[in-house]
Amino acid sequence: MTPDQAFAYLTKGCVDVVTAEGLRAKLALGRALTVKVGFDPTAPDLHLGHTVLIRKMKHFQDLGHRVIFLIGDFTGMIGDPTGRSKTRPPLSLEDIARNAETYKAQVFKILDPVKTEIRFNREWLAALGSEGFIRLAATYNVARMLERRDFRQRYEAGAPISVHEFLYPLAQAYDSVFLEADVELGGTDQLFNLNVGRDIMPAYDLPPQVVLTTPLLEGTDGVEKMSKSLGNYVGVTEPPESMYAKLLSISDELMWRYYTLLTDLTPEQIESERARAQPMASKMALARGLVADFHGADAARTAEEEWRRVHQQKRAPQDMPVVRVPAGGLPCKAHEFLARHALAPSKSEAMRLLRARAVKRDGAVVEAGAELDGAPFVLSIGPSRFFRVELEGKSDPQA
RNA sequence: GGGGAGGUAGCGAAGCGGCCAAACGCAACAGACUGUAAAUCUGUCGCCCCUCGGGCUUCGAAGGUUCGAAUCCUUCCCUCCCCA
Repeated sequence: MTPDQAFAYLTKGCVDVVTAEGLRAKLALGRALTVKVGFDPTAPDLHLGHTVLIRKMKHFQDLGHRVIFLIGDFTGMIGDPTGRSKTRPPLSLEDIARNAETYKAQVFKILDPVKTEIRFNREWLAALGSEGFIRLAATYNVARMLERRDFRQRYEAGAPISVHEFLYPLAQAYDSVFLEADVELGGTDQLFNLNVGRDIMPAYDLPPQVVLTTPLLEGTDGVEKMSKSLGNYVGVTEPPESMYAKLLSISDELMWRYYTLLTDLTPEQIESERARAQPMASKMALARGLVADFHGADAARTAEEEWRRVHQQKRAPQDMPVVRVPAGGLPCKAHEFLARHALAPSKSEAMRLLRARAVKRDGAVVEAGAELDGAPFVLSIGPSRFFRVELEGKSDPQA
């Protein structure tokens, strides 16, 4: 890879690069760069949006750089003043250790565990002492702190800002000093904190780190940011089939965004994929690749077969939730059946589904008002919800 | 402390005595279409009986006026804005 290609690869998808010249110069040093990325010690439940940053770490690993996965167990006590959560309950050491393990399980699907250094900033921040902390605080000034939007807004609004809140960016900055970071990565919301690190490093006779920020990923709806609460997310621990299906249901436009932020392909490779003008094939390749990242190639293949089976051939999936009907539960009016087994939230809703001809039994539309009988059979609701209905006590001889 | 505005279905927002289970938009769900989608079109979108249709409970809370209230009155709770 030429220096230009390396630069393009590493900055692919990034929002801020502070500064581009700085990064080029660091890359030109020809040595492995120390790349630091900080994480809260809170319990991670990662979705693809979080993996944008993690994948960026991998890109540095790919090019032979030294990547430090930093768990902010000390800074976690301070609590980043992002405004939202007012008081964060302090985590115990056991909590933090457990959370770190959970991180590993999820993050090492992408990162190379051998190449990844995991550090805890309590190691050096606890050792810093009051004197060290005061020296650290002396490297910055209030005016610059107030450049942070959150602080300025509160200051101007007369809302309180605790002095300890200023210590968070400083402590984070000191991490970079201690680790002699060449590069720090973070989400766009971290830009200020990352730059504080850059700013104070010269006071410790270190060259300023380069700051890169990764964007927030749009969710599967293509509009809102990916988030659990909006339901537009793809979780990294999600089963292969649903992961694949969700990814295939994104819009063609969004697919290229995902290509940029969720794959290791270079910008040129993505461009040539796009130039093929085979959006369906490209989307399947994307989904297959992502499923493979988290579940392995075999699972990805199986998920794809399954998807073809259900969505292209319109057949029932291999595995589907089983609805067990107690003795005497059949025959039963269809709408009542759906509501009783929680396949629809209410009988009214079930009735609507039936009227819309969305409910099928073994592939044949169930008419509104019809009765269901003669289990076992496969019941489907809409294009993607399938259930195997069985009578209690009689188990399926096949499965 | 003084003055003003407002709380309507998942969200936004109309309605301001009967034609209101409540316009409209978004989201959601379903159907059609398609290369899966997206886009588009159509339908649905409180609960219950369910075929039409019918019944029941909703419009911050509790009372009241009225043949009839989301709409009027009283009290209470909450939110926002301005002045001090």
